[in-house]
Amino acid sequence: MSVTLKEVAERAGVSRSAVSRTFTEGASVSEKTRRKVLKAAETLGYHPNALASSLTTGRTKLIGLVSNNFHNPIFLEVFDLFTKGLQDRGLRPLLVNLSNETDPNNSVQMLRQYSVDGVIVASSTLPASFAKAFRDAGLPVVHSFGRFSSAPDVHVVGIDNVECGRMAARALVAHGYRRVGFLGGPQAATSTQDRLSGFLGEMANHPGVETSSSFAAAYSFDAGRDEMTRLLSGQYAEAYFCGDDVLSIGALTAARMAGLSVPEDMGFIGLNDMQMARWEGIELTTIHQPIRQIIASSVDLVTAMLDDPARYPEARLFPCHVVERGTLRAAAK
Amino acid sequence: MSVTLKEVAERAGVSRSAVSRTFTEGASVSEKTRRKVLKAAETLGYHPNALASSLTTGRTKLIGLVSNNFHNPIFLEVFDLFTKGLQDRGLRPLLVNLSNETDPNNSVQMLRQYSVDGVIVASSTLPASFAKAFRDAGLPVVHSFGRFSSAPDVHVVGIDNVECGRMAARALVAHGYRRVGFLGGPQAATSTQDRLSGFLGEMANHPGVETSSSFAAAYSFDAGRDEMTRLLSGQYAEAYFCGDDVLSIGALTAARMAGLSVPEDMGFIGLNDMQMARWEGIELTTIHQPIRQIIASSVDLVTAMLDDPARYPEARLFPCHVVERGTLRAAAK
DNA sequence: ATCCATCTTGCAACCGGTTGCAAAAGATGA
DNA sequence: TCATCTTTTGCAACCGGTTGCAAGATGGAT
Repeated sequence: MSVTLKEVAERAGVSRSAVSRTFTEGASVSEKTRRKVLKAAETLGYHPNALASSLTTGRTKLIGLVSNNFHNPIFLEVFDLFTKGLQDRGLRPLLVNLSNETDPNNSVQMLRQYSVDGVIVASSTLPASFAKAFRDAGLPVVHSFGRFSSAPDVHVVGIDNVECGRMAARALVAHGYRRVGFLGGPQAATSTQDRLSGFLGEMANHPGVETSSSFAAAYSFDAGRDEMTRLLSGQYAEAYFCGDDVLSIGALTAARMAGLSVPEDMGFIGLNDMQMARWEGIELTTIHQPIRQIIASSVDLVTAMLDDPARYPEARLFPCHVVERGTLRAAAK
Repeated sequence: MSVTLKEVAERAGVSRSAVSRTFTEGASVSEKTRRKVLKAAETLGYHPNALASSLTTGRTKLIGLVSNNFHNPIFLEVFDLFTKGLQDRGLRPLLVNLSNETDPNNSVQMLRQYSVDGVIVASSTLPASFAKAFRDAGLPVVHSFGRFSSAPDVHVVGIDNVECGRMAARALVAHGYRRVGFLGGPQAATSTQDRLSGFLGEMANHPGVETSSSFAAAYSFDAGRDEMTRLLSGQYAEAYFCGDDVLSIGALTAARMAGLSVPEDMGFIGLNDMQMARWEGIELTTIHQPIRQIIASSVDLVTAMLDDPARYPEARLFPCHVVERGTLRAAAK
């Protein structure tokens, strides 16, 4: 099987402690023994067993990466960035797929059984109670893309969804639309609720503009298409702020299929600015969410919590901005 | 911190062994003590430490999930299915992002340090040597979406890419195209090479049909668009078999941007049949790759290897089929 | 050469479990 | 009731490391 500490010690003619120490940052070993040990380790092909050492050090360098969103293409970018960011710091992502799970308990237990050093909850749709369940189990948690709160239970890194709602409203008004709609993601998602409230709040300043709202069943193409199809069978607006980019693309496609041209007959503004939004043939006007920064910051934060698990929870928000592409008509002068 | 075996034992008034045994499948404990133990565990909130037990049992239930493809949306579906499949069997995916890595050694060492029970390499672009490096380190490996070989070094689960090449060629010919092209993914990818060889092999049976080939830099929208744009500036074919679906969508978009209409002026057939291929506005004709079956089978195989690590390597291939949508013109009569 | 401060080293206990073994307890039958 | 067989139990060693502590080695100053 695998080479152990003991074998290296015997081979190098030193105690097991000496071997352990040469592989421990900052431990006291003379240059002479260190060299002997390294040589023995080299010839035997020894590598320390991370799990065995975690038993005494209490550190596994394992980070639970928990998500429930495996259908929105932007999450591939998210996983890419998270895994790279964690790996770069010597941390290992233990992936937990929470799709269909309504109860955090199983995952909490599982992550505790594996003694993860921390947990990153990456989701804009999971309620705050999920992240809280991890924290209550004594696990350091960062909720990425979570709901902003001025008194958060856990660390939250993300955007100000309310402000995004306002921003979208302002953009639609500025482009001269007089009948605008909110086409949100799942109504239960905190991100949906916040964006809606910001959107309506801002629209209240524009009493001349007619405002409506509706919700798609998920942050997905199909849900966007279906909801837009439903809207098209009744009264509909001139422009929509959609829950996110895939949803927008679904809605926009439904509009085109119905013979409307975008942006002349109907305008769209999304949220996320995923890769696909840039694709020719789509060129979605959208609100850019700085996911690189959010993720880098989340990884920073979880790293910081390793040293200070009781760190006082904070909310880190990153500013968003509108990226004009081709799905809103030229701005009204 | 966490409740330990010892505390439960004391509380229940039994030995540590007794506690360990009640939490071990099939161990010998009387109903009476088991009940005492469970009660004590319950009140203390005890859950066994998976890593500590792995030390003696040699089983961690950790599976390395290794991939280098975090840019192709189909891999989100792949990760979703893998994580669910593994979780359903009580296994935990330790995600390894191999993007930009040319050397398997780091990952091999890391996965050994964490004593993973097995490794799934999920990639159609990594060379066989990667999977082999894991095997040589003594780790049970399954290479999913890997290259078929009649004498594989490691277990391979996937499709017959050569046959897919033939299938695409037959489809293009059957639709009456007389000048056809292969627009592959990265030339170094084994999947590209095999598909090309099948494609050319089949085209050899149709000497009247002009055949060309070229390669995009990656399995991505941008690469497909760029390569098609390049092709359009010179001689180009009437229809293309593209490396995969995203690549197809990129190429198809470039063609449309250049004023060609699809499928009248130019036809496309992709490979994968990802969700997006179904989207209205895309409706890509493509070769369906049964990823659910491939993944389920991969998980089965890795599970089987836990009990029999030396299991003789096999290749499992799943049949593909053409899904006709809207990017090839009506078949020639 | 002596004394003291500083490094280095090995011992042994420990992290949180598992498991072979022998003794204890229980069951069975005569 | 006793002998015998089976099941249950606890002891103690072990998995592969880490670490506090005291003893040994080293080096510098006097």
